[in-house]
Amino acid sequence: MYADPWEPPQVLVAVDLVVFTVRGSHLHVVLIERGIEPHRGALALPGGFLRDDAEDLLAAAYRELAEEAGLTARHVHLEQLGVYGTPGRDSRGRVVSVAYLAIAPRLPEPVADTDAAAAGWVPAEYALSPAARLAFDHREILADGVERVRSKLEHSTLATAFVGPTFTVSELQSVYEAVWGVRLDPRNFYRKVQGADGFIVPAGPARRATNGRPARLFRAGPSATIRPPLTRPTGPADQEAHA
Amino acid sequence: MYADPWEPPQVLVAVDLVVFTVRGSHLHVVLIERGIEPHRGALALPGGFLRDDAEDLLAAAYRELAEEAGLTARHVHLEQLGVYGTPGRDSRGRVVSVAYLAIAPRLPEPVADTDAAAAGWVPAEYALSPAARLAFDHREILADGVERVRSKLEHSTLATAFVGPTFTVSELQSVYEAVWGVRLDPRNFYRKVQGADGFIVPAGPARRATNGRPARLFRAGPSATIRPPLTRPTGPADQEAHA
DNA sequence: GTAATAGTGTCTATCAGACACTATGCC
DNA sequence: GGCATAGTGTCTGATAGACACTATTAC
Repeated sequence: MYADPWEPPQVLVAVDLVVFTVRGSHLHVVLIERGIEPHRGALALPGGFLRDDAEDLLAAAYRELAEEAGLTARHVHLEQLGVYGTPGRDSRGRVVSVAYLAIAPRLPEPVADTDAAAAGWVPAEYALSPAARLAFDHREILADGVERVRSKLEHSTLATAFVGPTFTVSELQSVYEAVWGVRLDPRNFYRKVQGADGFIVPAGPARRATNGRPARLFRAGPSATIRPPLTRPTGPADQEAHA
Repeated sequence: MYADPWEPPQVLVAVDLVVFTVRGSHLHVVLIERGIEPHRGALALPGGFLRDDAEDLLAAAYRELAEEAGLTARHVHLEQLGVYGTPGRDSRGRVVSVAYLAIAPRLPEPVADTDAAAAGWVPAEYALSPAARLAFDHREILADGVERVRSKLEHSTLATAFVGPTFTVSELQSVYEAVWGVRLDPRNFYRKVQGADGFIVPAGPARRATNGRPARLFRAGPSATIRPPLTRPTGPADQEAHA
């Protein structure tokens, strides 16, 4: 390995972000309208090239999160999603893009930046529809991100990244319902979540009465995984080959 | 995005492979002994730089699989594992490595190539131990690969990639036992696997009698996922933060 | 009081794990 | 027959989903 006499090719490395949140009862993703070519005017995931040779990939992701999506690192979950490096995916040359999955709590509104004509939360379902016309291969990246987050809700505690530092069980339930696109029984959800060891832990007494009885507050627990997993309601059995 | 006036930095892109198989009753990984600097003489994952600007990442992975691990694409499962791009991880400059996870059936013995002084199947447990002294950040990549394959055995049909085109239930069981490092009850495993829709389908009548009663042969079924999942025996609850 | 949401209890069909038992090969 | 592995049946405790019921707030 690494022994060939020729000089290996140099490529450009970009970082793209799939930033999710739950608004209302739907999963939303940050899209920007591209202000420059290529794909000027099309919708795209926020992202950009590595700033310099010394910048770490994760650091670049945090930087783009702030610059392009207007989100500070506070309380934003970031994890690597995958690499997209098909030749020809970017007309400017060989670009390998490292995609990151970001989960933001409900709160903030993203803001447009220098080269992004506009930035905003778009329903993921719409963003994946043909009507949205995403730039580059961003539709594929987004689809992978949606599948990742749906899957991780089953056996990890990722859902807590969608809510604030403290939250009620029904807030957590609305995350599952939005991401999975299903309705869940509140009573069974409550028991399930309570029974999963280390998923959520009590955080102070109840408050936040809106309509009915005030709900207890919880914080994310120490576990990263849920055992046994929370299974999403069974759709038709899938027939895909493994990728 | 993509709008800054400066020229973004060019980086080298490498592809590294975590190639697993099951031999005897243990998970093995292909390691080579590096024939050149840096890390000459150390053990490393097979891999190498992108050949040219037009080479697809997956194609490069298949090429390295053949060149460095001596495995042809026939029946080898390949999927992306992650990107490793920390500055300084390679002394030759900024190198971003795309790691691929490969699963090979039991059969072949890997062969050394040009720049690899030796290649061979090494027990994964030993390769992860401090005694093995892997080059670069390959220990971390390998650890991620092990965790990935352990996890995917639970809810995907990946285990069938470890065995030949046709296999017996007990062969499949030995894959689970080797990867998870546990013993499973053959009777319950049999029922579980049979009950998972689309996991395995009958392939011809029984044969292959070695000691006792000949076992039926099966092929991999159409499903990519197992519902309900095969849960690995519970160890102590994990306490990691999600990555 | 009514309305609305939070939280608990209970029932039932199903499932995971333990393990007895039968089946079918080799010697 | 003896031995070994393949495959089936059955029992039991736990669990998922359905849903009745109680608790606590706002009005």
